[in-house]
Amino acid sequence: MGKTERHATIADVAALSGVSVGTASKALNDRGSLREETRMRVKEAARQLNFEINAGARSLHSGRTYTVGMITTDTIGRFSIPVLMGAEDALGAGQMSVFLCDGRDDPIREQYHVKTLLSRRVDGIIVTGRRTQARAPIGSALPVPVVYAFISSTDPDDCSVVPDEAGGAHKALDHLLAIGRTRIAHVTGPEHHHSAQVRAAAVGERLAEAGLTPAAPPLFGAWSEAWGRQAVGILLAGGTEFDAVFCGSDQIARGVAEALRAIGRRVPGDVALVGFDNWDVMTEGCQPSLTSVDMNLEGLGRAAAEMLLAAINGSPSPGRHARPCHLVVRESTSVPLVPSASA
Amino acid sequence: MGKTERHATIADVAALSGVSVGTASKALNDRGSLREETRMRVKEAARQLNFEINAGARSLHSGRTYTVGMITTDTIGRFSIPVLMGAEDALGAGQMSVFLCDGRDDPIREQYHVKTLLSRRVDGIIVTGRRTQARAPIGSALPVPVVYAFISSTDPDDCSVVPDEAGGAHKALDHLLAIGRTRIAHVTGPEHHHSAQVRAAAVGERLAEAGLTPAAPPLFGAWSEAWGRQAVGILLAGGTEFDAVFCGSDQIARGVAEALRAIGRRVPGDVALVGFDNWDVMTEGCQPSLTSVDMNLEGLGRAAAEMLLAAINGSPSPGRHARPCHLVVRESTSVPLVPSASA
DNA sequence: GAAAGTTAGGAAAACGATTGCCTTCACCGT
DNA sequence: ACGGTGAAGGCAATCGTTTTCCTAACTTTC
Repeated sequence: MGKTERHATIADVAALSGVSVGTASKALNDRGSLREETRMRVKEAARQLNFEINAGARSLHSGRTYTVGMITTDTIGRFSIPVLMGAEDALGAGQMSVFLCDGRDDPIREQYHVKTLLSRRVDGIIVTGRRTQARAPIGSALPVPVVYAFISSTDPDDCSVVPDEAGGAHKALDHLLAIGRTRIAHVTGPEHHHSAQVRAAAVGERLAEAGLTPAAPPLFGAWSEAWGRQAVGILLAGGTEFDAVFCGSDQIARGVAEALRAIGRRVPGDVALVGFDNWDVMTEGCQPSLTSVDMNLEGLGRAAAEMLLAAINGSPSPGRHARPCHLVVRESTSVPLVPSASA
Repeated sequence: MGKTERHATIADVAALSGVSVGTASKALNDRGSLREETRMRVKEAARQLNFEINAGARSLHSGRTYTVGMITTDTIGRFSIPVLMGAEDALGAGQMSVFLCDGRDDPIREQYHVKTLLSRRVDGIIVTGRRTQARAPIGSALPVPVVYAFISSTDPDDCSVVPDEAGGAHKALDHLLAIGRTRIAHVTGPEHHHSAQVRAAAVGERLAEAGLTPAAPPLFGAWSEAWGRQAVGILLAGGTEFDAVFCGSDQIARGVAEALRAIGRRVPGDVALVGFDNWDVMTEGCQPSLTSVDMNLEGLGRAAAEMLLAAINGSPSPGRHARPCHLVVRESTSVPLVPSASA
């Protein structure tokens, strides 16, 4: 692996090229007035010595570190990854590096991370997490801007970028209505879970607006395939008639799909199915492939990062910013309507 | 969000507590000889000013940044996350912060990241990636230690920490043999994929050692459920008799499980099934739940981080370090053997 | 050929913290 | 009264870079 050669300093470069440190600095940064020949000589020396500028020393002078912290409130998971990647992408374009901190749902650990980040003089902080529920701010009057992504802050003056989950649910419903479904059930996650609440409420709203009543009251359970399978049993046991199920997650939807297949109801022929999250593993693994609501988490992360950059440059965008979801239509809703029964 | 109060410096603290900067530094670091009263006064002033030490300035003096870089060669994914988390965990315990860099399979981008990290004077670098195949080193004679995790370096002198995939496959086979299966098929990923090759070779080995021949030659395909489903069709079409399938991934295994169920073969009664990766979403979603090989990626990440820390402290561990996989037994292999047919 | 203007590059003061050395002072024993 | 001893804390160099002056040497120009 090497572990050779110590880091060259600008003084080494200056010495090798026979100029003063100040001049070397100017040469490398294309600043000041120097002969072209000198500039090249210095640059060549730098190249030769493998000179990499000491960013820490530079920051000392400029006050900027071109570094941001990213804190996940809970563990890094399926939802934080795309957010994180989107942010990393947008920040990388702005030459910024990212400190990744995993909060592990532990407030002490989180505060420790905040302190560390401040100590490292990050230019800003992005906070993200597994669920969209608002959370207490990570600190008050912090010396750097903070943007909450996916998750949001309870302080309305904080900048939060969140998916418009209700809007996403509306789109799912509109789609189901458009393909002629009228007996629509909703199977989702735990009742206390913010996303489950929001989406269920949105479903109720849209159905009411369409002059319909739900096929059944929303079924709250777990975010799992097992619950999806179980929920079908509950619907059947209750004698509910339904020609569509909108699920709070793709995993639930997949469970529903399997249970329906097991009892011989065809998807989408008899029952149209829509999931939420647009998680490829589920939408593709599901038979038939699953129509789903996409929260565009990567775009959300990118947007959050861009807002952070703007805030760092003096133009904060306080408040809660909801970003639209979109529907990705696949086989599970591909049939407009089937009269009765056909192969 | 605040964006208030500029950062206090040690000079502010010194001024507020009426001592010199040097003394303030000693007080805060419990160094030098100071009256207890003075020490407390300084610490109180620091608290009052929300003083957070400027880590960059400190590093300037100490030469250590307590920072490491983590580069994913490809995109951050299902395999890099646990590695990353394990590493973050181990490094956090050593007070180190992690720079996350996403290589996106782009060598240029990767080299840019290496440069940036060196410029930020990281104490070390961890390289990881989606696949276990060896890759070219990220640089030669770098001034800091590098550890490859999951992925490995083609340079045998580099330190690489990898899962013992062959060993994992052996464990899967041993388990299947132990529950009395003798007609074992292997369905796995693309033939050119390193993991697929290694695991398939290991299967062949173990079967030979047991004096058995494979139920069929290894079936190479994609890392998907669809391929798993399709593979069952191929086995049947070929007239292959088999009482167990060992799959190269949990996704493939799940596809196999579904296809078997569709044609009425019971798992594990008629066919025992073992996956690879121990990915909860698949092992739990699968019916029945799936026995799988766990590469313990988080532990691997932790181990890599510990080796990096050791290397930073002057005790490198060059070479390739294979870490054992272990088998997690679930329902898909829970029945020792079923004579013929029963509910 | 001298005054003025340009140019190239050097010297040194930051930036924020650490640390080795030095000074000051109090206290001690003789 | 005086030197010795320790403790407390100040001073200044240092880390690597940037940037603001400043100086010396050329060019112009009349």
